[in-house]
Amino acid sequence: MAVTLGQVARHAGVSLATASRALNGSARTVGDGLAARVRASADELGYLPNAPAQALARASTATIGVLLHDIADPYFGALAKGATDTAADAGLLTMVLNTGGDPEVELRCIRMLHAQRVRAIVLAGSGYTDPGATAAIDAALSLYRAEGGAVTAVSDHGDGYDTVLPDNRGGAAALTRALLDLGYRRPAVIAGPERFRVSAERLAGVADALAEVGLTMDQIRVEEAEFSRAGGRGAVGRLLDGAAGGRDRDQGRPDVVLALSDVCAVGVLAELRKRGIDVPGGIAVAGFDDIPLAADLAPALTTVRMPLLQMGAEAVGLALGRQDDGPSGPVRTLRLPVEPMLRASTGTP
Amino acid sequence: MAVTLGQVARHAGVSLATASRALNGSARTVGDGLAARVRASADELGYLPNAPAQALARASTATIGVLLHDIADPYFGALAKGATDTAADAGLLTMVLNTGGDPEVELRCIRMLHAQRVRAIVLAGSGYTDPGATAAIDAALSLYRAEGGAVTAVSDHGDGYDTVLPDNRGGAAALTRALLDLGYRRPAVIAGPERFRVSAERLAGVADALAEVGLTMDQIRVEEAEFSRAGGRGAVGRLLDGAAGGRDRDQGRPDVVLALSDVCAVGVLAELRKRGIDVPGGIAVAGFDDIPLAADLAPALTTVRMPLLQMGAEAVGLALGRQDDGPSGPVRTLRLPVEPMLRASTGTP
DNA sequence: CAACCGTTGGAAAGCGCTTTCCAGCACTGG
DNA sequence: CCAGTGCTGGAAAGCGCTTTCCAACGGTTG
Repeated sequence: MAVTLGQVARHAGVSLATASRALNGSARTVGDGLAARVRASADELGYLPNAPAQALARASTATIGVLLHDIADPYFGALAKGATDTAADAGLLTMVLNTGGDPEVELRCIRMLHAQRVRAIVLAGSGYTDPGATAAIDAALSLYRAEGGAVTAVSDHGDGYDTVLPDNRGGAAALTRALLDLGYRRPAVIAGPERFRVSAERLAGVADALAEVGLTMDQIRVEEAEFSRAGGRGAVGRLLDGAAGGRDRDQGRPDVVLALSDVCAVGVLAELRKRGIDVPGGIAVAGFDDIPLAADLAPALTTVRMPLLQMGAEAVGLALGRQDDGPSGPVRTLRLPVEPMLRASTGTP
Repeated sequence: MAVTLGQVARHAGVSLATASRALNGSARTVGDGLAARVRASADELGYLPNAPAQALARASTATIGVLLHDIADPYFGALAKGATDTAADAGLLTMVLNTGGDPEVELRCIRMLHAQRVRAIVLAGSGYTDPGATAAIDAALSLYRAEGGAVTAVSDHGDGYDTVLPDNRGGAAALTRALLDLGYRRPAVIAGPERFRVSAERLAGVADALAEVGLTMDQIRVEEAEFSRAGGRGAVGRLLDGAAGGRDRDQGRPDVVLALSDVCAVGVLAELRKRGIDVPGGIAVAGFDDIPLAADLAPALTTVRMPLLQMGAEAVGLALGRQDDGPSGPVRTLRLPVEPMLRASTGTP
């Protein structure tokens, strides 16, 4: 059915080899006249190379894979945008796979991408605390790398991987410091799920800043929540209900809720609105990530700006660099600064 | 480097054919004993099938392609989520390509996906008013379909394509009607770019509803804006500046701005906030799409709910159905109802 | 018991391309 | 004038699979 290179070659009256060299790029060059004739034939017949066949013959595809929790999540959406655009600029196609943050699914996805012989795999939001999950994934990845695949991680996935590393800990510390400077003294934290490393990193940053004013994590409430709107709603609910039970209502109630991801913070805002608690008057709220709509929420969300597009782009960049360097080059870590953004949800400074 | 089927076959002491049949699914069955031996060898050696080679031999891949404007846009993000998850459930991988809404880019993307021999192409936000652009794209698509590819569109892309068709026109009419019912009488519209068909559909819906109360489109201001926050900001700026120039400030100023996409509405809200105009007190605002965060904006955005996840999922479903039906089956159009969501940005009803 | 089945395993022919290797050619320089 | 040199084009050998064929075999049937 499809037009093959062979048909183009016959139509142009040249050999298969010549047609291949003329059309699909090769070290060898083809005489001008012949090349033009081949191209003309290809156009006339509407030839489109068969990418799987090329991949087989070349032992290399023009695709990369991106693993993330959920493409509809604005955090990962921005990351994916940066990655896909950079890949497209390099002439590569991108397969996007949702893992739902489940290491088992991630493992299966890695195997699929390996089977596809993608050139590179970008891991976003990988990095689990469970050693078993990590081990299985690392094993699959090292098989993949042994065959020439490049792997890069966005945020820490472990040593040995080229990594784009936003300063989660430093950012959390800076944000916390800023909140303390604003006068908040009874912070509560909504942390990400313990199974993700990034949760601990951000929590550590909060602890760093608290320590500077003589506070410890024991003295504040920490609730865990999934990285989702619903997770944030539930967590702040537990926070408030727990607080109300304990002692005097205003005493136990935090004066600022620090949600360590913006999507959670969105849920926090929604729940507080539903309960009729003013933000920031009653309780202030801060998030983390600076997803695109953070500044447009009600009220505008104080958060930590992550350079999401850049992170996605650099992750692909690192992978492409690895292709050139070969697998034995030094592991690269690209540290990216982050910046607290103070907005209305924590009151005007 | 990589473990091949041949190695597995040798290790298990069977032929290539048997190994293939045992491992990678086939009409033919293999004796239980042999099959087990082959699977054991495959596990032991860590065999992963070479997908490009399979694709070549089978003349069919396990991938689909999704074309959209911008994966970071929440509208397309949700669509993509529905599509990728449905594809994954069917054992398919998804390539996501950003076209930026540019027909030229879209054309190149279609060719790339065709070259990849993806099973299906989902077009989201395609559908241009420029006949030239449409013709080129249709030509590329019909070549693709001639070789067995399935194409489905989300929103109208033209006849002859399986289509998931949300009721853009009806939704716009229903929303407009609702605004009129709330008492708004000087609506202004921020329409999408004329080059997209969907813009005209939604505009037509607005006209439908206006006609019911004896208004025509001539009597209201319509500004065009890109589907983006910046587009919305600019458009509402032009709207207000133009209005102020003409006549009495409150006379010329609209009482409600109907942005025909939520991302534009976000920009509208931002610009009005910056100008110190209260929403909905000074001017009410409505959007379209009901992107995930629409209800969390400041103020919560009145809009038209589109079943985005479902749309993405159904689009893939239609494509898979087409695979089974063959190219000559009847063209399917799946009409999906939409629903106005009245929220704070247009005042409490 | 011979002719005939339905099964199951293997040999081998591709799938559409890339890339080695070789042949032919027109030039150089000694 | 001929061996040597650089190019260019073509023949053919794969790349790792799937899938026809074909052969062998145990089991029916008349």
